[in-house]
Amino acid sequence: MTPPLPEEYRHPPFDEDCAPRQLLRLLSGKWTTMILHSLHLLGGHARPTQLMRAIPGLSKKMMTQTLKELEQRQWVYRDIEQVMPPIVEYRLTELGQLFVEPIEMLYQWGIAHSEALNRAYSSEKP
Amino acid sequence: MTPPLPEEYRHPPFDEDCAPRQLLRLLSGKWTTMILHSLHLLGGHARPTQLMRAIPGLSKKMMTQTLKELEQRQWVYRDIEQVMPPIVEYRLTELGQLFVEPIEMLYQWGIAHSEALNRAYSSEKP
DNA sequence: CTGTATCCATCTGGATACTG
DNA sequence: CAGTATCCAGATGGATACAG
Repeated sequence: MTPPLPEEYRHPPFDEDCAPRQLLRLLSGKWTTMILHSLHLLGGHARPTQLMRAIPGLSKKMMTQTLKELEQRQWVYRDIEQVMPPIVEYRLTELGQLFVEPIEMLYQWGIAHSEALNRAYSSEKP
Repeated sequence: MTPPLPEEYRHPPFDEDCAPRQLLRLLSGKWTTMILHSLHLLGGHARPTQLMRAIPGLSKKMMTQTLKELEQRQWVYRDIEQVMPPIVEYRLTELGQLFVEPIEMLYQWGIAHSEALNRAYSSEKP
């Protein structure tokens, strides 16, 4: 009769590259989730100026940089009409829409627990 | 007959301090979610050495620092027995258990979509 | 309107050595 | 075993000015 494994060994340790860690990395940018969430709310597509207006505090630089990353991941598609001035629109891809799922879960939880969050927030500030 | 508001104005903008943003800030540390998730898996309490073994890559410094933050937020309670060497145990508080919820949601989503995450990961590395 | 290029302050977190 | 103190490199991101 072997004794049961210590509790801590019943679950595999967190591999450096395990799925949850990857997810956290992918969502870790300061503006990543907000941009994706906004695109989602705006029907899956938006123009840069629209995003700037929708997300207070977002700078042009960080928006461009974040969107470029998302484009490389193929989470968004950049639709450009080469006129002057150019007309650009960013669209969530199918892959992007997939990763919007966990983001929306987070946002909804946050809204549902805004009271606890506000308490946490006020005691953090000082 | 007033025309409908443009899509982007149907939803309130993201206030700097809106609940979802606060949640993201609270979970943003590199090790925060992993430590909370581990505490949860380990039954809500663990000793420092246990956590170090459970989370590859975590340094003593970052563990201590993160746990101290969590203690200040009252997400964990530090139980210390003043002997030599000291016996310390960290326990999730009720508040901490509340915030474990969204973390577990994220982790579960990550595990369920590990295939997509691995694809995303391999194309990021280069 | 959209995107680029610099410059620069700050934050993050890892390595190491040391104390009780 | 648990925690602290330094030091330091690299990432992060904001401000500003410029270009197509």
